[in-house]
Amino acid sequence: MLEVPFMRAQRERVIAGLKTRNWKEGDLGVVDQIIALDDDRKALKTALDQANADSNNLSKEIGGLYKSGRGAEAEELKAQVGELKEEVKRLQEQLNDTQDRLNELLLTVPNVPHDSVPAGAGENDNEVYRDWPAAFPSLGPDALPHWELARKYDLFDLELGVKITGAGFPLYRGKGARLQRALINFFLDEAQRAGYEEILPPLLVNEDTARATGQLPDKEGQMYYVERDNLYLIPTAEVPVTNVYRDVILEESDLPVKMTGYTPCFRREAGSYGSHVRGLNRVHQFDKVEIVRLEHPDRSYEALQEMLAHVGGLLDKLELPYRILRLCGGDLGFTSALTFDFEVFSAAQERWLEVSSVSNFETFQSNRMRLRFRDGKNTRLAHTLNGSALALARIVAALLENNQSPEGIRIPKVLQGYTGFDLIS
RNA sequence: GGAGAGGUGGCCGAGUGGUCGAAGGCGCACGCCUGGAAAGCGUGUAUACCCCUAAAGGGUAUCGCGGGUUCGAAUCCCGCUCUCUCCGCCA
Repeated sequence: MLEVPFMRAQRERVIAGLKTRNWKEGDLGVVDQIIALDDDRKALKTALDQANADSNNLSKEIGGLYKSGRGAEAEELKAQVGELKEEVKRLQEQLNDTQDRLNELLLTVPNVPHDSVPAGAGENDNEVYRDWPAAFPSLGPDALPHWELARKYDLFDLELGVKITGAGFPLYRGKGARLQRALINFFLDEAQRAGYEEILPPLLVNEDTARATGQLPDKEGQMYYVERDNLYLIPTAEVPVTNVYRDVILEESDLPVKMTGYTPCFRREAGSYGSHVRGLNRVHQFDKVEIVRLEHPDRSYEALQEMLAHVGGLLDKLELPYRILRLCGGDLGFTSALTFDFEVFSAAQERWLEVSSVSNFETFQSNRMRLRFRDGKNTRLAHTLNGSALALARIVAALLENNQSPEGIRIPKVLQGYTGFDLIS
C-alpha cells in the first residue's frame, strides 16, 4: 500500500494516478479522507503520549514516596494516576479505531501508475511496446490446435485431469511430461546464469504472507484456500519468494537481491469459461519459473529493463514469435506501477497468448511487508519487482502449434539437450 | 495425535514487581596503539510513531501476540501462537 506521507506530498499525483486507472470522480475523495484520518491519528498520538508520560512520572514519584515512608501522599497521587489511566484507555481506543479505519482505506488504494502508463479502459487499450518484426510461422491447411496435437501424440490429457481432479488440471505424460520438465530446467538454468539465486519455496502460504504481496485482500477469490489450516495455495512463486524478505532491513550493499523459483501455480480463475480457454490456454494449475528482484529505488526501472531483456532472450532462444505490451491504466494490476506483458503467437489458433508479466511494484509491496534497507542513518523501503520467466502451459501450447509439420513437432535446439529428443512424432 | 519445556536486542545469554530499551559476552563500526596486522584499550551499536526542527533535541510504545492484576510488569494471571524434546503415526 501507499505511504501516507507520500500521499500528502504527492496528493495530485496520487489522484491523477487513480484517474489513469479509471476511477470515478466520486471515489477520488478517499485520498483526502486518508489524509484527514491521519491528521486525527497524529493528534490522538500526541495526546496519548502526553498522558502516558504524565502517568509514568507520577508512578515514579509514588515509588519514591513509599520508599521514604510517606504513604499518605502516595495514596493521593494514586487517585491522579487513576484518572490519567482512564484517559489513556480512552485515547488508546480512539487511536486504535482511527488506525483501523485508516488501514482499511489504505488497502483500497492501488499503486500509482508510472508516468509512462497509457490511459485506457481494459486490455484492448494496452500499448504495443515492441511488436514482432518478422513473419509468423506459416502452417499448412491441416495445422492442428495444441489440444488436438496433444491427443495425436499423447502429450497431455485433460479428460484424465478431470477424472482425477476436475476441469483445468492437465495431466502430462510421456514426451509431454518430459518437455515440461525440460522447460523448467532450461528456465532455471538461464535464470541462474543471469545471477538469480534459486529458491524452492513452500506451495502453501499463511495469511500474513498473502497479504504482504497484495493477494489479500485484493484477490482473495483467485486463490485456493485450505480452511482447516488457514493456508492458501500459491497463485505464483512471487508470493513465497518475495516474502523471504518480509520484515527485513537490508544493508544498501546487499542490493540488488535477485531470486528465482520454480513452482506450480494454482488459480481458481473463477468465472472464466468458454472456447478461448480450451486446452492449455487457461488452467487452474500450471508450472512457472519466476524471477524476483529487490532493488534500490534509483535503480528499479533499469532493473525492469534487464528483466525484459532476460524474458525476451528466453523467447528468442525458444524461437517463438512474441510481442511486448505496456499495460494501460485499466488493465494494470492493483499493486503494480508499471507492467509489461509478453505474448507469444500461437500459430494454429492464430492468437496471442500471455506468457509473462513483468512488473515494478516500487514500494507498494515493500511497505506492506516492511522490507527496508539502510540509507545512511535512516531506513528506506526497497523496490520489489518480479516477472514470469516463464509460464509453461501456454509456452507449450505455442511450441506445439508453431513447430508442427507433417513429420511431427520439432523441438527447439536449445531444449534438445534437456528433452533428449528433437522431434515428437 | 499424546506428554513436557521454552520464546529477551544482529547472535549468545542474564534478568521473578520500580531507577530495565534491558547486565555480560560475541559480532559490527569508529578511534588509540602498530611499519602493517593481530591482540589490547576506548567509544558507539534496535525499530516504529509523535512533538519540535535548519541542525540538535524531547516524548511514547515495543522483551512471541492479545487481554488482565497493580500507582508501577520483561518479571504475576488468562487466552492465543510459534519453536524444541520425548512418544505415536508416516514419505
